[in-house]
Amino acid sequence: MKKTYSEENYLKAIYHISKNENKVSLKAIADSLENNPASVIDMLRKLKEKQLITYDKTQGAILTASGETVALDIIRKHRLWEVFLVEKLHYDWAEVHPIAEQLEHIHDDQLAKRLDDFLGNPAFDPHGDPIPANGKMPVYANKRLSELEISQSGKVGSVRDTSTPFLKYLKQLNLGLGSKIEVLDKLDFDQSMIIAIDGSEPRTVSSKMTDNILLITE
Amino acid sequence: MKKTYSEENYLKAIYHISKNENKVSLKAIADSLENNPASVIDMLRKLKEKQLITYDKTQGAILTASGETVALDIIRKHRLWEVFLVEKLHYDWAEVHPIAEQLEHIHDDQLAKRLDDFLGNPAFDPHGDPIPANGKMPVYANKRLSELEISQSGKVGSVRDTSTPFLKYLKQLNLGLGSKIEVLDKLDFDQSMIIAIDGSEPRTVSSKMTDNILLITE
DNA sequence: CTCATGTATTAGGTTAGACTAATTTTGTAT
DNA sequence: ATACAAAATTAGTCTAACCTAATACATGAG
Repeated sequence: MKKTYSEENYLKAIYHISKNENKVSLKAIADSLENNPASVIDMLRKLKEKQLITYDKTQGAILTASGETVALDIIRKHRLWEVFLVEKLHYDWAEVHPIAEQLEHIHDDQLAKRLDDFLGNPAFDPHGDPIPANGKMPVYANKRLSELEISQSGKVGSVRDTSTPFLKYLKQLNLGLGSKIEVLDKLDFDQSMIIAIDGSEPRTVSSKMTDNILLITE
Repeated sequence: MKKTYSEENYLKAIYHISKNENKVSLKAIADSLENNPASVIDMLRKLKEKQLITYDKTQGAILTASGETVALDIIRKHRLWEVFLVEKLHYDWAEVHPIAEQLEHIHDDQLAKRLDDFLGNPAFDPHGDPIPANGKMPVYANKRLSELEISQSGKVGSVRDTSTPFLKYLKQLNLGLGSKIEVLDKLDFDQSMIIAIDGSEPRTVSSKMTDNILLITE
């Protein structure tokens, strides 16, 4: 079934929001697309009818399997085109986003594959974000905890410091590979953070600690 | 001023029609875009208001200077993308048109230039059509007279047979470089043509003659 | 518990770009 | 000159995707 430019953008937005928040609210979508909530609800109804998402006000929007397939396809094309623009056309990585926003909507059965091959099957786009393939977003421990903003979250993918004291400290925090960390607050003066580990009560951790935790955020 | 996808397609269609017919009628545009004449007239009004064309029913649609600039820009991008798709992504030349129809509408100030450089500043697209540059369509003697259909026309750009008898024959016909030839009729059984040279009275010419005249049709 | 505030929803309107179904104009053949 | 067909035009409709303004609901602070 053919998707419109606009439908594709909604699906993409829902995908991205769902990676940073546990609920994809109407308002979050409206903010992200800079559309009016009244417009958003219309589109959500339409996407629901097409079985690309489920939606109700308490659960928020959730991509169905086919909705996620579409979203990942668009994100894949976006990131491949960004690689093209930077590697082949020598754009600065900061300029390419708005162009890729247009290019990602070009429809052709073979295009993504051919572009991917031409570019040498890159794993990351110029911003370091992984490029989806085979309908899945590759999972990497790609972000230091210290890079997260307040209210963002991720799963522990690896640690950079493997010294015994550090690992003991982590154990004491009840933190291991796969633990979910949510950033509740950041203290500006020393970059320490207040975090929740697997939803438990808040803990304060130093910047030395947050620099050494690598998270899976996609 | 920003142009919509649809406006750009109308301007492109008007440009192409104007190269093959002496009047760009409403009906011709409607046929070319496979739109309803009622839709076309609305758009022509809009393009007229934006001063991209002039239009009245007797003259038909005529691109203004700025309208032609837009049309040539779109055609340039279309043809550059076709080169990219064939040369870099190894598409067959027959498959690329519908993809280029989408790519031609990507807006970015630097994109055409960068793509052009990346492709090595090609002069022709994979179909042999010239790629506009500097706001102008390059002029080449690119079509044999024998390839024209009835009612099409072109200007003589060069001749393939430069033997004295042939050139004498041309002189006798009052035909030289720059002469305008219009095809009035084609005879199926021996491919001979009835043509008007610079609007004078019809002459019948053989396929041997029409195969050796190269015309400028763009 | 209640009320203020934020979030969700409804109702109705706008614009671009298409459509169908008349109607008018134009050009052409007899 | 007439009459017919083709082309142009008008009037009114439709859909997608947006909007504003008003209303309903939910939730957390006092």
